[in-house]
Amino acid sequence: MTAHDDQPVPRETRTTRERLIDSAVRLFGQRGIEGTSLRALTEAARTNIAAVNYHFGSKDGLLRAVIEQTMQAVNDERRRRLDELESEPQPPSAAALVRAFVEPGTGLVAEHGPNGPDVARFIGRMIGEPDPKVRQIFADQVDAVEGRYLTALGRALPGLDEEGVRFAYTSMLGLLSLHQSGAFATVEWPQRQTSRPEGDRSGTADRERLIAFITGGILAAATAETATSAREEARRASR
Amino acid sequence: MTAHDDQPVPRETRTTRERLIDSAVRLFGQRGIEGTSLRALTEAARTNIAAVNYHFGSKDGLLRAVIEQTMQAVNDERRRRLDELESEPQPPSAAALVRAFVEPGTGLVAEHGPNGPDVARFIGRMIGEPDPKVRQIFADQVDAVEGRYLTALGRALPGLDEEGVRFAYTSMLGLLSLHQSGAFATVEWPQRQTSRPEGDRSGTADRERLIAFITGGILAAATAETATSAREEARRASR
DNA sequence: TCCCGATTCAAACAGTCGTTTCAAACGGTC
DNA sequence: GACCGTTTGAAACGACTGTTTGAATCGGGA
Repeated sequence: MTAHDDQPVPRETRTTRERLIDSAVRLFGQRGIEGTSLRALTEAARTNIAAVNYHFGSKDGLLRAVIEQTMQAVNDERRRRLDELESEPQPPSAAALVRAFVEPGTGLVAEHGPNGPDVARFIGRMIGEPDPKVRQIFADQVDAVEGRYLTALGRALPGLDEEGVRFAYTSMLGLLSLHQSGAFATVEWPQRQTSRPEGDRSGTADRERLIAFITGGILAAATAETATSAREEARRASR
Repeated sequence: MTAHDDQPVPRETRTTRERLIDSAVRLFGQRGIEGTSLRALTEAARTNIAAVNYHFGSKDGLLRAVIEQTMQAVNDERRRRLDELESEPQPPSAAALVRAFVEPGTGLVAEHGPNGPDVARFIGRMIGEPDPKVRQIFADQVDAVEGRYLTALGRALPGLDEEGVRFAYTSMLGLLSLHQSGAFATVEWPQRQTSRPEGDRSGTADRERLIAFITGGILAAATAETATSAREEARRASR
């Protein structure tokens, strides 16, 4: 259209490699990994099938790159939050730990701009992935921070054995994943309107509701646990 | 071993159709639907590929039969529990509703005997399924009871708008699914020892912990919600 | 202009998928 | 024993999958 200047419309600012990762995040999140063919993916990225093998070696290589890129920011932020909490005199509460875990996840939507929801859904989707190979790639990225959260949670919830702590952490991770993947939207599931018309309604209210739910659940499970074990102990002592 | 009578060893008591459904439950739950080929499935059922098309028409037909068979018992039991709760004078509490929803799910393990864990994991897996076709089949089976639970939950949690109720229900369903699918078992995910050596430890303690978590989460989210809206209302009124 | 590495492209490869086909085997009934 | 509909079996079909190949294209230095 415009005839003389050099960049009237973005022209093609992102490289092929970046476009591939973008399309992979979106399509993997929408249709799953197995459900996304390289042909559909490369077509969406306006390039050729061979570009995947040239830039990433294989479909798995592309997946690994996507996971690493999307998870690094979350992991870094979670580590930073943990450092911050642990630098204070008293050990962090369960509520503070939940917040420090959830907010970096939900923050993805804000960070990644227009396709933030796609990124969030992609990560949410990874967690339920059946394929052990994918699980391994994903676990490699998460394990480091996971250990720190488990010990911190165990310290914040005394009277809860290791399995109980793991249950709490697992539920937190699962609920965050559920929230991010946008699952259960009853009917109009695969594609949803990305634009949220009303202010920060999604960014704040939904997140706070999620944090409140997780925190309340963890505390309730912890007190129920200790109550049960106390009752059993009393029963043992009474005979 | 025994030589004279008519049924010493099961001989081959289950029909081909039943063996196909059994294998489908197990393999779909372990590797996902897309990840399970008809060849692997029919081999596990000690029959031929064509048997699937003969008995069920297609792989989707088999899936539909599996979902219907496994979900019917859960749905019936949930309906019965709801009838029971709604027959009482006062409306049921959120805690009672959670219990009436979760226990039929976890009860699957006990009902289906040896491969109970497989059935539970299969149902848990269905919920996170990306493929819209599968989601539709699954939704057809669940929608009926879902509506009743939503209205009952809304009545038990006044001051929570429809979206809040849906969030509570969704979280409950997701946590139950998470619990049943056995996901997040850190490392040894795809196959786990099915035998639980110590008494009813799994059957009771795990279930109670899950119910406590969900109930606590729902109540916490509800109170936080009303607190937030009350605060906003106060802010609106103050200027 | 020539050349070179980097990148893109169309085409073909081997393998697996779900489905179909048709003949063989089975189990009662006349 | 002959017949029947029902069920099983081996083999092939077409349509996909991820991967590989080799030639075409591009953008800068010599």
